[in-house]
Amino acid sequence: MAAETRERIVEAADLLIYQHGFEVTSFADIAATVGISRGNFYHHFKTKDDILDGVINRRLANTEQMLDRWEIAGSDPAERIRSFIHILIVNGEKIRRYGCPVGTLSSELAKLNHTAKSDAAALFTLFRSWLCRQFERLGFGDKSDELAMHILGRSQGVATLANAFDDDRFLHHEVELMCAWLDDQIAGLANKNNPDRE
Amino acid sequence: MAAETRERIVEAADLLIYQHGFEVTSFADIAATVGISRGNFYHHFKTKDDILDGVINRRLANTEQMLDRWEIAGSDPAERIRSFIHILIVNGEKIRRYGCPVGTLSSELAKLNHTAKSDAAALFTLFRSWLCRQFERLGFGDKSDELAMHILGRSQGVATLANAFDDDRFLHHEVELMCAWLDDQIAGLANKNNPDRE
DNA sequence: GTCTATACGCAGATAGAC
DNA sequence: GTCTATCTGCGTATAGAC
Repeated sequence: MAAETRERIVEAADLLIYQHGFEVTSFADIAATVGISRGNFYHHFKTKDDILDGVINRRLANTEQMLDRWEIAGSDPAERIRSFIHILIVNGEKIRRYGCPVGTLSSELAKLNHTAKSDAAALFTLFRSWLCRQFERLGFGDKSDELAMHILGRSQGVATLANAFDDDRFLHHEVELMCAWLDDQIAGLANKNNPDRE
Repeated sequence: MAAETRERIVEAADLLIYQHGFEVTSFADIAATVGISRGNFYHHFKTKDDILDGVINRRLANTEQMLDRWEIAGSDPAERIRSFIHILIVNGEKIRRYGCPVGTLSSELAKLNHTAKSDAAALFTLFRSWLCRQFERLGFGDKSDELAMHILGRSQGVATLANAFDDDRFLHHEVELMCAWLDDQIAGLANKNNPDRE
């Protein structure tokens, strides 16, 4: 039961922090969502920062699970990368409302000069390393990390603008562009390895 | 003198909001920076939201001035667009610390469900329209707005990741990619209008 | 483990002297 | 116009009963 309440707190905090930001989310907000008293909180977490820690760890675990699923579901690296690109559409509604959970948390913690900023960056690193691995398998070698960062950045920009303008068409169009970019990269690589045509 | 103090308040608030966020920045912080008492505040602004209004208007005016300068300094539209791309480098240090002032404010206000969110989006629109105009002059016609949004999004993504990873090399590399993308777009357009070579 | 009661500080905001 | 003093509410955090 103890662990269960703890889980419910972290889950509620995760959602509230995503929707409204870390600083703005208060114990009272979380308590009201979970349905417990504020006092009860401190039996599970010493400080607010502890809750943030719990939330980030939860996100890390969930992200790893998602990447594992993509790893299994995708028949080849290119398809797996397309899985990544398409979360922009899958989570489109939330993104248009609240932005990307990773990017917005990272930005807020940077401004707060919060010690957990590096933990939030670890969330990005999870995606980055996974993407890098996919590009390596496609044969991009040393360029793989650059390509991973490129597509990670593209998706961040799309999320920010889709949120600012609440623009679904833009989001879809940019997803198409990112997929086209991926195809171009792969075609360019094939040309390089087998240059019978200029 | 009255107007002068008001200006100093808005200027200080602008910087503090950029560095630490809107919600976190308190009257006490701003007052301490400007060197006035908290009480004096309310002679110039009725509420905290009024200060935010002042800050956004200040940013709008400053941005317009910057775009005008680029308009004059750039000899052709492509060079002007490159001026836009290069703010990522010019403001690189600040961006790595605090992110993009426009994107991070917009994201925060979205999460706060703040009425001024649309005003912050107007800052994006300023860049968007200006970029769109440059692409139109280059002859991109109906595609101009899409291209403007694309490059605006790219720069947002670069800012977010450069901030998250505090990575200057990534920032520079992506600026090069954006410039190369621009050249490709222009070359593609020329090819389309004059297809003597496939 | 969960609750109520409470401490303490700082937030935004107001009143009124100078 | 600028100040000090003060109000009120909410934030995190603690103490201790059940």
